[in-house]
Amino acid sequence: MPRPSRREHLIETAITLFCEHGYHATGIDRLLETAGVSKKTMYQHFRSKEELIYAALRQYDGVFRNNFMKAVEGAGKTPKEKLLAIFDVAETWFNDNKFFGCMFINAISEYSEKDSPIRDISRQFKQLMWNYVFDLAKEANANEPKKLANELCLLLEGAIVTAQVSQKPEAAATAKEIGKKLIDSAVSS
Amino acid sequence: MPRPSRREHLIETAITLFCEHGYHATGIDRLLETAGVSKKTMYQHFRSKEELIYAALRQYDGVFRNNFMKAVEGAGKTPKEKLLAIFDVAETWFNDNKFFGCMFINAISEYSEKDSPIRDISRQFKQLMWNYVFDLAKEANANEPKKLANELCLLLEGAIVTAQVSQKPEAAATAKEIGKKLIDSAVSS
DNA sequence: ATCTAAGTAAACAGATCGGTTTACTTATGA
DNA sequence: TCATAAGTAAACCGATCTGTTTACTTAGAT
Repeated sequence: MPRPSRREHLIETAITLFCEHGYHATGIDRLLETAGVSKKTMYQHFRSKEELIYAALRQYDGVFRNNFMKAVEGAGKTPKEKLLAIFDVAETWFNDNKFFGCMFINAISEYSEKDSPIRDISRQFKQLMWNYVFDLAKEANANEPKKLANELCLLLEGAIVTAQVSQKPEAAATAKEIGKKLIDSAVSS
Repeated sequence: MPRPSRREHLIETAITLFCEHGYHATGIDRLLETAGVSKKTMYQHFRSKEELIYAALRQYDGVFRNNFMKAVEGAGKTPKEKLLAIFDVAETWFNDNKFFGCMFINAISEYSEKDSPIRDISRQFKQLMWNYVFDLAKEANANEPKKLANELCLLLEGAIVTAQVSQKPEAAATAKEIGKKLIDSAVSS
């Protein structure tokens, strides 16, 4: 693995700190000290803190979805199994000791302005996740793939927040059980 | 209605601003200007900003749950109907133009330290909401009231976050439909 | 070898942060 | 009526915020 560029390294550090401590609470100085990068270097890679936030969210968007999809594909053979595997993948995510909820939900809770680019990126992420679930639902020949995707995504959000707030990773299993019923009744296997 | 005390007024203002803009992003100066209260007065009612946050969360905890329960009681006669009404009440909440998600979820996303009092208050709120749903589930003679409460609370969280992030208040209806199936199969009516 | 691009450390700037203090004003109850 | 409690406005404090600048150091390619 080649040594990451300053840019990549800053983004990685930003993701870590924004996830754990939030966006406003993470100061540039602290971030730079953690990354071991000088201020000047950062500001010639990013125009502002906001731009670094955008970059971090976009990077995390790509990496997270990629990892998530790979894990789901590896955990189930049929589309139906993959739909269910979503919740198993979620559970291992929740059990990571660096789990602090969904970075995008957290972002929106700090930036509520309706036209904020941060909001847009976060909504986009959720939309792309929904698209993935929708595709799986179609592959599984679900009666109403849109409806099933809505339902499973809502269950996933519920599990994420429950795991985050109430420190109960087993929320994933609760969601999975409900999901199984919905999948079974939507997919005549 | 008597004129509210400075303390109450500050807490009300704090709730409004913390909900919309978050905790770190809401500065004391801005809050005081909005409330029309001097700094000295605030600091002889609250030792610090953190204490004001605690007070705001505790106040909101009481008011929100009270309003929520009243709305649910008014929207359904039987315990079973009340369980379903949870999602109708949620939907009207989501459609409020001052809806910015759940204040406690948002709080935890900014204060992730495991022993933070802010975290404790937020978890407590979720626990009390769970207790209420659990009581309704018992009244409805559900097979496994604990399980049903877990499920319905998870659905509610999912609806809240979906409404917040994706700006879809209709997430409440999605959750309600799933909830109805779970209630029906748990309650032999 | 040397020029250049990219890095560092650190001082600096102006704004804002949470919080304290001072001096003055208002209300209220004995 | 007058003491007291509670309020305001505003100056002030040190720390921290985002962002800029200066002066110096490296690393690489020609």
